[in-house]
Amino acid sequence: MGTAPSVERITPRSEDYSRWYTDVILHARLADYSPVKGCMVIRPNGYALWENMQRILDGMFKETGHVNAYFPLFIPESFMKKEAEHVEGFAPECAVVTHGGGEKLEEPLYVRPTSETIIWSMYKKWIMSYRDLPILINQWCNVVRWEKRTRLFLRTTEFLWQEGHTAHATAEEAEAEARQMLEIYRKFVEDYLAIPVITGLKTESEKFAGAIRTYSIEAMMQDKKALQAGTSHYLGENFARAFDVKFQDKDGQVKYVHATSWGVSTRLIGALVMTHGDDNGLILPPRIAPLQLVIVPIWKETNRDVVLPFSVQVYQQLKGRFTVRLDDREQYKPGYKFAEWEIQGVPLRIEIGPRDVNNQQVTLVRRDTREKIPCPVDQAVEKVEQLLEVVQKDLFLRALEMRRNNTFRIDDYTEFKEIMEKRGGFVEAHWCGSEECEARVKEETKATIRNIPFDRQPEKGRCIVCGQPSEGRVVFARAY
RNA sequence: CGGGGCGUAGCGCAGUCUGGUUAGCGCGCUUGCUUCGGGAGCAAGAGGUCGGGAGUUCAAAUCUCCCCGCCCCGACCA
Repeated sequence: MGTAPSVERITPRSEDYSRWYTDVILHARLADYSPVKGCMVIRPNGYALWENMQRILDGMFKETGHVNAYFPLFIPESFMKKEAEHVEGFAPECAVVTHGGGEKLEEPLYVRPTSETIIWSMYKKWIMSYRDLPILINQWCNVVRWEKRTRLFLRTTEFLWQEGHTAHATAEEAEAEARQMLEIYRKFVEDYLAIPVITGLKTESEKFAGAIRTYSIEAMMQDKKALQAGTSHYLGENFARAFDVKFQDKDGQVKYVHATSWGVSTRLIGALVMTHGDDNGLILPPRIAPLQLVIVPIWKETNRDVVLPFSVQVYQQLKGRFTVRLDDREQYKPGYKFAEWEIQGVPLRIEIGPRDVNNQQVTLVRRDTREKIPCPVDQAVEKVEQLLEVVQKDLFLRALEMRRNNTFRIDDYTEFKEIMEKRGGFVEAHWCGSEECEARVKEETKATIRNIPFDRQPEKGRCIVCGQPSEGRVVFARAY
């Protein structure tokens, strides 16, 4: 009974979901706890996932005209204080540097929790005329938010993300930008991460500190809790006014610039784990998996000379078309290797033993269903390609079905509370639009309004709390 | 910031209540041989400031005090 560190027992989801989550991340070697409280080390397996996300998203940003830049980690305290709501929202969770070079600083420097302020201080220098607009800048960086309670990937003191900051001549254009970026996030998360999301508008109390409107994509995890997977904000003139960023328009008028910002973070890795993983470990969608398939040869001393060359030949066929590895390590038996690759979520495995060689075939094994599929060796490339697509699609459909089975349309508050208490999930209910009702629901059920879906049907109803008229349903859930 | 738990070999733990030989077990690691279609077997090895400090005692992993760290659960948040 071998139990290498990577293949120890994972706590089953039914026993302790939160423990399971941590176990999967540790055993799949995505991350490890660091010597610094609340921080984590992203290990090569986790970082490779992030690199894939970066590559794909970055391509999508570039296609829509965005360019990358880099702004400083440190932000003068006075900048942070310029936008009233922004200060209030972020001040409590900021790390502040008071000393440098052995001396007390004249002005403390905030470690960025987000970069609106320092970026807009620069935009002031760069924007004079409507001809300077729009500015479409993105940066990939780390940010620090001093959270009271941290969880690997979901909420750590320091995390990696991308933040887009754009400047526009008109409100309409900025609004369109914010919506466009949210749509890019939706497409990326659904098409690549195979995680279905609900796109919509955040309520006043849930929006970003300093925004006019915040949009989000919301996903359901396997424990039926919601996870905000990405956000996009229309910031209006708030930061332009705070930093005095004006331009002269075509009509000769001097106007304030309209802003947006938008971001996704390494939290997406947590979403991936909690959407697709099972009791055997991680399950990665093929389109984001750093390693799409692994070949495990199965030999005895007597037939090693037959199995291994055959495996190498299969490997040669596949490499270049897929990310593939031949696991010819001597010190582990096949069963051990199967378990290890499963924990790490590799979508497809190819087993090649003496029987396969005799039949000129390979045995394909899906990670998600663990189904074994024999395939003639000369059709391996096509079959692998096809299976990877099927797995990608099936993961999305399974997650979608999970969400459908746990989404309820409720019109009675007692029933609402019972669902939140007893089984969890998303509840679509009418809401009058008042912060009081929203706060009461949160107080009594711990559920918040995740967002007001873009695609909701107009429907006359009554607020589930106060009975006042409502024009449509919003999505309630307990959230991470 | 409140509540709970933990800190003994790389990892997981026992030993602590009731102080007493060279501080144990499982896994992993090293070497050798045999194995290999779902987490291999045998043999021989290496590996320890018992989280830190102070105290009590003939004697402390064990009792007392202080400190540090981490994890989990609640109020705030990508």
